[in-house]
Amino acid sequence: MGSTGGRRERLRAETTAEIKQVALKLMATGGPDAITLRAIAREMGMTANAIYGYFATRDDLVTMLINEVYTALADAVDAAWAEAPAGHAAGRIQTWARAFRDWALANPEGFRLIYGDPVPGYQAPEGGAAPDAAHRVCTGIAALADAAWPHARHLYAHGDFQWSDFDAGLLDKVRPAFPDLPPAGVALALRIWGHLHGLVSLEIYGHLHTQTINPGKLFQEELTQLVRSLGIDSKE
Amino acid sequence: MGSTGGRRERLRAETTAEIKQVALKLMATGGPDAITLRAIAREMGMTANAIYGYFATRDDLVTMLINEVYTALADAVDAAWAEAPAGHAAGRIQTWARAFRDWALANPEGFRLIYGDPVPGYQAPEGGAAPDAAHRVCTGIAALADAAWPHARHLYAHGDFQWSDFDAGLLDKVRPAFPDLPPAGVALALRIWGHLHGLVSLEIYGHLHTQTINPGKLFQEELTQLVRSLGIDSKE
DNA sequence: TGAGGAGACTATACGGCGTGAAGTTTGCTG
DNA sequence: CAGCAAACTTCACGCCGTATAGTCTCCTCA
Repeated sequence: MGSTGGRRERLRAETTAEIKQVALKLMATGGPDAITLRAIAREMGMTANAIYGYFATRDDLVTMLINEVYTALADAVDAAWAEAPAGHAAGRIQTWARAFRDWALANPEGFRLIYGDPVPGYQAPEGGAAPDAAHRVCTGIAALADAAWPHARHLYAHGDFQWSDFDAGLLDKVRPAFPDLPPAGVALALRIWGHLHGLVSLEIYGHLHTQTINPGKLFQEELTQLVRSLGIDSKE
Repeated sequence: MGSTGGRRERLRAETTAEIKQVALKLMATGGPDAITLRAIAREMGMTANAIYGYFATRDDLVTMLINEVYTALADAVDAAWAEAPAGHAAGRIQTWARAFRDWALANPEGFRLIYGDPVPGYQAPEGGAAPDAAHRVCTGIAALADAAWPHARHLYAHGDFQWSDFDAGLLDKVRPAFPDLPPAGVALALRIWGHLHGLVSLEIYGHLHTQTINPGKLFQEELTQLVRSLGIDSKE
């Protein structure tokens, strides 16, 4: 059996990485539709079929790309959250949300890959393509809700949400991280996610552009109202 | 020159309608990806090239389908709005929003067609494929905002939105219909659209499903909080 | 009435796609 | 050095959109 550091394995890992990198470059250039095995192979000086040695099918490759890109998004928003001063709940929340939108605007193709119909015939595997990264993003929003919960609880605690309403994999991450956040807080987090996703998604897909000249202003208003709706008074 | 009711024209109109109908059937069966000229032709006992007599290109056909489907959505939510009792602002708003989600759940492929990357290589014409239907939907949400504005104005009138922030085509519809709604009210309408679109979109694309067992409950909570955020007290 | 023309449709072809089967080269291992 | 497995190519199939050229049918008008 080959040792873990063998030349063969190293070359294989390098080629795998190159395939993914070329695929991401193609996506950035021509959108998710440009991710074709033949185009990747062309770019690498290979035959399309050679890629089957690394990925059983094109969908497997796309799934891996989704994981990669989704993780990059999660990293970006996590970093923004970590950098913002922990004292200011309102500022931290707005920083997180702005990082979310900024990442999407900077990587529209990646956003489409994660959240849209990614590639022509692509069919996501059961449970979604990247549940881990999705849970990471959701956990990030749960952090927003957790930070706001002391102010917001009297507004949202009324709901009749149960732990059983939510996905176990998500709760495995959220409950240990935020022991004081009740089910209603998780529901609040998911709603906030929906709000931000909706505005950004409409913008990325060009639907907002036919309504308003100024999506950024609309998003800023959203953030202002978000903080207010969380019961946080401070202007920032 | 052929008269307007000639046999030729009638046959032509019928064939055009059949193409669109078959395309919609294929979409309902196999998703937007299933809309291929060859599949349509196969279903109709024709050659794929025959369709070029009716649509210059596949994208033209898709654009027409988007218009058709988008109009169906607009009809559905308009009807829900018209049927709900005009007196109860809260009930009317919730009815509208529920109609929006119900239509999306009943026509997920249509929703994807309208709001997602529709079909493999499809490139929407400038200004979006169906600005009219989009404006109709937005006008519908503006009606929500207008109905709520007496309660909501003290919460949202502060913003510094101008008429010039919005698309002229949208304002052509909104301003005559709701003369009392200021720019801040239109911004509110777009934000509400974003909120609802986000939750429904996450649900349709399967991202919510990996977080919560019960998207309907989450949406109901959204509606409750929406009405509250509009300053409407009444439970319904 | 019969010729001309327009419109509807087919046949053929090209290049691109994902993918399966079979064959060939390369390099490690015993 | 023999053998083997991994990496890669070649060929093939059926799908796609679409361009070009040809055929058939029916309407119109002299």
